[in-house]
Amino acid sequence: MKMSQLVGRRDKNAPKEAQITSHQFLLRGGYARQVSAGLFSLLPLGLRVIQKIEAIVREEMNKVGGQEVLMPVVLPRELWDESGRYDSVGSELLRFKDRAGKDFVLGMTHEEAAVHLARSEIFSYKQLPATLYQIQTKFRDEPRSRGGLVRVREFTMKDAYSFHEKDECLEKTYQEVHEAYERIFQRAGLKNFISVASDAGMMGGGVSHEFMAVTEIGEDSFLVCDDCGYKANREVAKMKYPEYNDESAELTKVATPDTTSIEDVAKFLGVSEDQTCKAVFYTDSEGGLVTLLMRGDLEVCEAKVKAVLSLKDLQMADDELIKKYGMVPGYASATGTDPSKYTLILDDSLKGRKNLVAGANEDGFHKTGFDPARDLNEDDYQWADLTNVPDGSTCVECGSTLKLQRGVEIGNIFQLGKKYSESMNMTYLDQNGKAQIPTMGCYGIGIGRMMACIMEEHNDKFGPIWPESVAPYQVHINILDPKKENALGIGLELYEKCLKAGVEVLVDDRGEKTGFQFSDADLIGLPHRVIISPKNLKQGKVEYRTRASRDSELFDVDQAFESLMVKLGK
RNA sequence: CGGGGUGUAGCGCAGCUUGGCUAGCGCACUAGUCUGGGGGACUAGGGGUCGCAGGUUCAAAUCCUGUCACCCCGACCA
Repeated sequence: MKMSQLVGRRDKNAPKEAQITSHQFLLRGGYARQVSAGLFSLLPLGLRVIQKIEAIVREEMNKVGGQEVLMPVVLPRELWDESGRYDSVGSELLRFKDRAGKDFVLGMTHEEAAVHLARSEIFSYKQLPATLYQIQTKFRDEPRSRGGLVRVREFTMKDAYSFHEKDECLEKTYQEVHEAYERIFQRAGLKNFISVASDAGMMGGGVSHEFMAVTEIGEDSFLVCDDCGYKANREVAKMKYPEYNDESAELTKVATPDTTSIEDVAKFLGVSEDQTCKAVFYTDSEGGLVTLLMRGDLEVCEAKVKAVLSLKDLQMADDELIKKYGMVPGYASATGTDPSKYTLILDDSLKGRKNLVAGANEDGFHKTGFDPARDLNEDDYQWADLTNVPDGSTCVECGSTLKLQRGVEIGNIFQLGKKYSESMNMTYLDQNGKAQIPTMGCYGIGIGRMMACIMEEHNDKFGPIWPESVAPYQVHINILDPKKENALGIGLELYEKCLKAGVEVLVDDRGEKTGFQFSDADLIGLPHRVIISPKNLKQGKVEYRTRASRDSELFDVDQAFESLMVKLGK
């Protein structure tokens, strides 16, 4: 490709809405343009990177037996009614009508479509297991897109669906895909990624893992134990609680004026925050009160609470509701109330604690000596894990220290089970001629997110440094001062030779000033660069550089192509 | 959806407080000359409904009201 013809402008400054590195270089380098919130057009350079990533994904999915298909983006409501998700999924599912008034959705994931396809093609155990995948546009009406390609509404995803007779077979495929994912991310140049145990969320089903690109800009949090390898998304992570050996004490009312926060109470009474018990209030689906008690220094993990309560949406209870059950916001606790009238759940962090500071349900007063097991009737409450695991907590597996890290979810895998095959009535005949419901797995990779994460991991202050496996082109030829010493002719000749040899090459034939060309080349970030300049041509040389190291060496002009091929490993 | 912020040329910005001549600067873009190893110089140009709508006023980029878009934090999120 000739730079003089390449569509996509490079820019010295990033628009101010671009805050993170990958977003800035995406715009500055002419890879993508935003059309609206969460909607991007890809320019030629950006599309080439995406296609490189897709090619790697295809190869690896094919290797584990995947068969590529293509399902529609627009799906009829009926399919989503069959699975029940038309109603159960929230407003991130875009629903609309066609001219006849028929209901449709934009596919945000394709379990329904995959089962629809599979149930019309697979009738026998002899056809199982089977894995179908596609690389297709998804649309999710995210309430808030952000970070360039990190979180968008319309995006390209590789999604795969596997069908099995037995759970063991599903587990085997699951493991194979897990390994394929590791190869995919490695081949695409990502170094810093891990898979963590995760919450299945709206997908339903059992075992699932998320692949996280570990990066500061990540919006997901997870905990990692360097010693034993424990890794879990913050939404499912567990910790080992410290032994407190509290000394039992009588429940005693103390005056604690103007101390509605845990921090204030702890300070006022001269105890640490983990010696307090905090109450948090939500409403259940019928509008009833849910009271959660937990150690004062911990924070609620709403994902865990939702899982415990089997609720899709959580709403904080308002003060009126809390007061209705005899509790006083700011000084609330379960003591002195009737928990049989509302839902009371105690966080595991309170197990074995005998001497805590809790609210007295009276303005300006707390109680010391709170012992949940002693002071509450055990029929009135249940225990559960409700809180976020803080950085530095103790690993449940090995007792070592957990580290809290941030990451971007670039892939995930689920053992779905029969949730979709059953609800959508997919059956096959087993060896005994008996109808059976297959068990399923599903496996996703965010292609655009991968591109953003690769950029986040591979860049310097001048631009991205593409790994060879995903670079839009392999070679960048700069022609400095093209009119002298036949620089233009020699540069274009090298360019033509590369084209003939099937090497992906970009040549800067614009005659721009050196610095201008180099800055553009850095923003395009191709791994190999050849610089044709009159200065070196006079000595019969051309210069070769890599984008990453900036080390340079000289090639003889008449051996330039051959020397370059050596560098390319061809 | 809650909190905060920003809308003036493709991008970055000034002007707005205190209304007033033709709306300005840098980069980018066009033509030309010079220049030629890290965004070079000079000359001459093109490009704007000042986000949109309404209002106040002799006069609005500037003041008022409304509205839309985008960004950031949170909520939410296979």
